[in-house]
Amino acid sequence: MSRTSYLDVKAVILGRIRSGELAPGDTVPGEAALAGEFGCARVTVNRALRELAGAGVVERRRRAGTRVLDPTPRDAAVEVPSVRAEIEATGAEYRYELLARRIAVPPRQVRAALGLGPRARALHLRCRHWAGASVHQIEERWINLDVVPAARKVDFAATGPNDWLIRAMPLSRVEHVFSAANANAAEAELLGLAPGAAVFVVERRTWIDGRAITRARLVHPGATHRLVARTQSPL
Amino acid sequence: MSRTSYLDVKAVILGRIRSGELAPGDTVPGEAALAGEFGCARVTVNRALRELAGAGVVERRRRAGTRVLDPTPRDAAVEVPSVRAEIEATGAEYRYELLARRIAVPPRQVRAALGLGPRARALHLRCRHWAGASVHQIEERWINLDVVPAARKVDFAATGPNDWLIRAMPLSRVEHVFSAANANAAEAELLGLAPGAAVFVVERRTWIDGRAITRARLVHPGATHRLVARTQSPL
DNA sequence: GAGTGGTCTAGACCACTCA
DNA sequence: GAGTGGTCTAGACCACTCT
Repeated sequence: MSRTSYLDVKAVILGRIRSGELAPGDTVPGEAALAGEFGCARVTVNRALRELAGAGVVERRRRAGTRVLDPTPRDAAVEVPSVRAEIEATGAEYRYELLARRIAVPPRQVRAALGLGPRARALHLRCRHWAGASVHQIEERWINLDVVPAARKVDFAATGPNDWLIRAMPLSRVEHVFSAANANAAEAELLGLAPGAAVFVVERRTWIDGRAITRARLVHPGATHRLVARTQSPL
Repeated sequence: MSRTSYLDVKAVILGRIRSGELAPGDTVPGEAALAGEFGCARVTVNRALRELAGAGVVERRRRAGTRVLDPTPRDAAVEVPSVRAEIEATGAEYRYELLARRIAVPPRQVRAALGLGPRARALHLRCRHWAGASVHQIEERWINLDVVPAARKVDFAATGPNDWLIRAMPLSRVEHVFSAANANAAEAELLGLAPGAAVFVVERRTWIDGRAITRARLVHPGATHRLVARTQSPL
């Protein structure tokens, strides 16, 4: 019998969170209990939980124990808050609007981003997010139905795909690509801007276990949108 | 006598790197040696060095030991490569151009960003970075001379402020704010774009020990510039 | 083969925080 | 006061990699 590694402990706890056995807000068993369960030293459990805390998956406090955190904003090096939270923090009212929903063969570029074959179909959504009376973001999203078959049955009329995916596929990996562009006619129309106005574009891809979940193109009015990235290296 | 903490070890090693006693490329003494020097257990040294490696300050390999890394791209959550490296990676020729250098009282916003009083003076630089025949970036920079007095004597004719600061003040903390805008007349002129073209704007602030070193506003042509941010949380 | 980091164990004490 | 995480020690074995 081989010894238990902190990586094993980490993987098991992460698995319990992914599966829902441990839900956000739940308290993870104490280090001593887990050490007993895994038959390893307490330090080993400590390291596993410490790294999960560093990754933002759980929160640890002395007397209170270890709790599972909401899987909301912790998954990016850059702070990309949930659209709703970001807007409501400014005091404006958040409103979500679904403009289109269909299942279709994505354009070549999107197929490549999602790792799909030439004739594979995916779920396409076009949404608009409002902050009060002005448009905060338009969203062009493709969801890989091979990885998230459950999305096929969701209508996304009331809940945006991002909020839904965060719950359905927690703890995924994210890549963001930022750029600036002049709004084309369609974008300007949807955003309520003059054609040619500067827009801030975010392209977001999400993976779980190496499989691409979704690809979103998020377009913001350039005049108002800013994105902050802070170094948090523990020096 | 109190016990030595891994934080003490970390701070001392970091201090030796900051002071230049350990230069990039140097090998840090082995764990056993440091444990002897600090009079602590080897695991304590191990944790200190492991965290420094996680922060990108050093690199560790089994047989080879622990080496101090170049302080170049490791200080941001977002990969913000050095301008030179980014351009040369594409095969284009990098050229740096200093447009203006003066010591003056910065505008109010910059004073606030640098934590300067109403009449404090700072070093102002305006630079342009070329990728082959096209402009890659224009740079509007203020340097806090209270924190970096050595900059007063540097002419920045050949070396850009970013390259110089990386060597002069290694291991600093960074904040980036990204946004999109339409180029104004002056920016369009310097960038070789039509007025109103979309530009990608990065505002970068850097600190060391809680004191603001510098503030730069970097403006890129929106059509070509993209910025990638990947999550690297060790799940 | 030898040297360096990587990790585990068992036991201990401390620090924080809640009741 | 009691329970939980935070950390240190001392010793051990393993894994990788360079010579």
